[in-house]
Amino acid sequence: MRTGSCCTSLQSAPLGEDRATELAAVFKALGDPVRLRLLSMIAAAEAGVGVCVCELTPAFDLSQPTISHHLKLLRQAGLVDSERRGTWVYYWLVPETTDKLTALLSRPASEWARQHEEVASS
Amino acid sequence: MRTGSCCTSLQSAPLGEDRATELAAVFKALGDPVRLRLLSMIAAAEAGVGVCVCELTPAFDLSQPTISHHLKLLRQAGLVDSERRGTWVYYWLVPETTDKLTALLSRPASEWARQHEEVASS
DNA sequence: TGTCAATATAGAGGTATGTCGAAACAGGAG
DNA sequence: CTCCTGTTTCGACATACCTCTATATTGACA
Repeated sequence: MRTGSCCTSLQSAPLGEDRATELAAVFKALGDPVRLRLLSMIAAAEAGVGVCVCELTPAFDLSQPTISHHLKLLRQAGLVDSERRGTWVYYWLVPETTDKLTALLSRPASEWARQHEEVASS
Repeated sequence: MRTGSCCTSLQSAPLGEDRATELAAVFKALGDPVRLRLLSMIAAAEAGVGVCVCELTPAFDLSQPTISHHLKLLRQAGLVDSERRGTWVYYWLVPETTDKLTALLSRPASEWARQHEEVASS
């Protein structure tokens, strides 16, 4: 059984400096409760439709510029993208980015099974 | 086809404040290139064996206390655990924690397929 | 017991981050 | 054209974070 795709999965590689920096930037964007909630609200929308900022802002006890700032960080991290439609701005998920993280964090099935053996026998 | 486990997946929930805070803390721990590399080195070891700190420290151009500090943060985030064996301290991965993140970031297969349709048709 | 090697903790300094209010920008409506 | 609403940008402040040096702790060994 293969261990996964070409260039990912945590334990298959020592994870070079450059790639680590790149991935850490994305994780850093997720490392804030407000941004995580924003992302979940955006991800919960129909794919490709997008969520209006005017729906996101009132869900928090934060000023509107603060929400805008967090959305900007999510966009810079490549986790979401946005577009202006008339008066409002809509945000939607970029699943390719979350997929990269999933690929990194997921263990190959063989490793996963082995780990469960180890845990069970301890 | 089921959509996954009981309480996770980004788009299925608005992701309550408490859970967001909890998960954000783990992502924050991953939001540093040094810690990501440390985690990958630890994860690359045989499951249950653990990696000696004495192997991790020389891989970086950082002082020994700095590496120790990062390892502490990884441990506090629940990503790794450690144990002293004689003179040395060994760290190993806690796969349950990375699994939680994977579950959060992974979309249910049905959503995933729908997203690919959307992308393909745009 | 005393010494040495491996890690961890404490404290400090510089930088980044989260938040705000004020102001700028963009579109729609009168 | 002018006003109004939704959104972003700017400047500032408090706090958190990364890194260091110095020191403490832990265990092995003579």
